[in-house]
Amino acid sequence: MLDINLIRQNPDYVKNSLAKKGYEADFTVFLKQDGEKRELIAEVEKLKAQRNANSALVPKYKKEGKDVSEIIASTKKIGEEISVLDEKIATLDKEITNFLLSLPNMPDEDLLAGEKENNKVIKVWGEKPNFSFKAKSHIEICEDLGLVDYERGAKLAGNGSWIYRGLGARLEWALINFFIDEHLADGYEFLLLPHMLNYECGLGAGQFPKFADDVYWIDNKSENSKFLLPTAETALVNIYRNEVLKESDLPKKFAGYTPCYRREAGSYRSEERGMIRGHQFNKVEMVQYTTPKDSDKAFEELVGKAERIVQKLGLHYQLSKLAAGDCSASMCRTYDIEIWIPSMGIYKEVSSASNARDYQARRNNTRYRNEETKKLEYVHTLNASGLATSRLFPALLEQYQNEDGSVTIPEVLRKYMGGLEVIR
RNA sequence: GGAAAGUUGUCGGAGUGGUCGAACGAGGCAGAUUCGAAAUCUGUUGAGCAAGCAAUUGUUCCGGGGGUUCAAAUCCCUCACUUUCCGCCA
Repeated sequence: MLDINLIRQNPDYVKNSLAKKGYEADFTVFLKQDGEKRELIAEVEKLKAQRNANSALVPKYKKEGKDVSEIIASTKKIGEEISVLDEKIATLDKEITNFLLSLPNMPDEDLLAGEKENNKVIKVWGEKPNFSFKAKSHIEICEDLGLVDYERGAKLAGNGSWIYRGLGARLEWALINFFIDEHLADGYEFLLLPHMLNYECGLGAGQFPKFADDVYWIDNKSENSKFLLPTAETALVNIYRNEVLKESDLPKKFAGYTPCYRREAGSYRSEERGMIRGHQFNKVEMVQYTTPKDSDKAFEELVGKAERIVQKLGLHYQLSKLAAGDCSASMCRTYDIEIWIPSMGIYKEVSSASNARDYQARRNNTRYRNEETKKLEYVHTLNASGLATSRLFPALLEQYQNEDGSVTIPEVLRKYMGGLEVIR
């Protein structure tokens, strides 16, 4: 949620900023409603003051033995006027709130406007492997080595589902363990979270109301139902909803492992075979809660951590700074780590690091007390995948494949696989 | 799944229609005392919204929503959650 005062004071600034995301904002109705609402509030509060004063007279008059029927009758009339105004205010307020909830976050000043095509590669690490043999795709490797059973996964749950088997399952589990150990070493608190969340979580994270159809609902979609989380971020940024944190407790650093459940309705493309885009994939997610002044630093830290993991795995990747329009609705800025998948000939996102600044905190009312000013302020929330396995796993198999069809296991993962060096 | 009891400020915990934004205690903050600290004493201490340059004023909030009433923390309805007991179960 954006700061309502900012829109009141400088609607054109906000409008231009959102335009960089390709979002066309029109504040004329909003500003009119907001002004109307404030006028009505002033009016109704006067009446309420009158009612309160009158009501206080009733017991006083009774004590004095005076007749109270007249004052009760006139106050009742005031009460009726109040209900009418209150109802108008509530209607306006609902429309205003819904409008505010529908607005995306404003991109940082330094972002380029536009979509994907304006993303900028700001770093390349490692090199594309140069195979002296005919390299296989990860799908072939998985099938040949029995790591992943796509057919039976589809049998169990349809397209976009698969079964990790044997060493494939162990490799997947090794990756997750490796990630978690990295985060523990950096002082992050490790969390295992509920996978079924209530509506407020989606609203607080900024996924709802707009993207409520992109998730799986347990019962029928309603405000009392629960949905399967599309990312651990949805849970992590809601932990302190409606709470006030101490400044001395910040930053808070979390790493949570969950599968991510996504409908991905209509987004499957034939080149995304295998596990590139599934309805369930594993991810370790990092989230930080910081003060506003520390959030830029935290962002750099998160990007650095995600990069380091890929580097330790020895995988070739590039780091992209996303254009405003490619950042998700909740975010001010996003850097993607994109990993080279030889068979596809493209780089695919394995981590997305973002700064939401106070956008999510405003939505879910997470504040901290500023020790200097003693005032309550919204925290900043940041998140970064650390990492998602579903693109890493294919990239790893393909980049580490050998001519004889075997796959070398990266050094850092071996201790999680009983010292195994090669899958064959 | 069945039954009961709860949900009050930073925390514990009173309050069953008006004098309650809320007793009392703890904690926090400021001051006194002290070389300093502890202990003790004194004072102070919630948030949102509206108006105002501000001081301030008004208003709302006692789990969420709705209702009754001149007036609701208090009465009624409803939803959510928590705890305990029983049943079932990994």
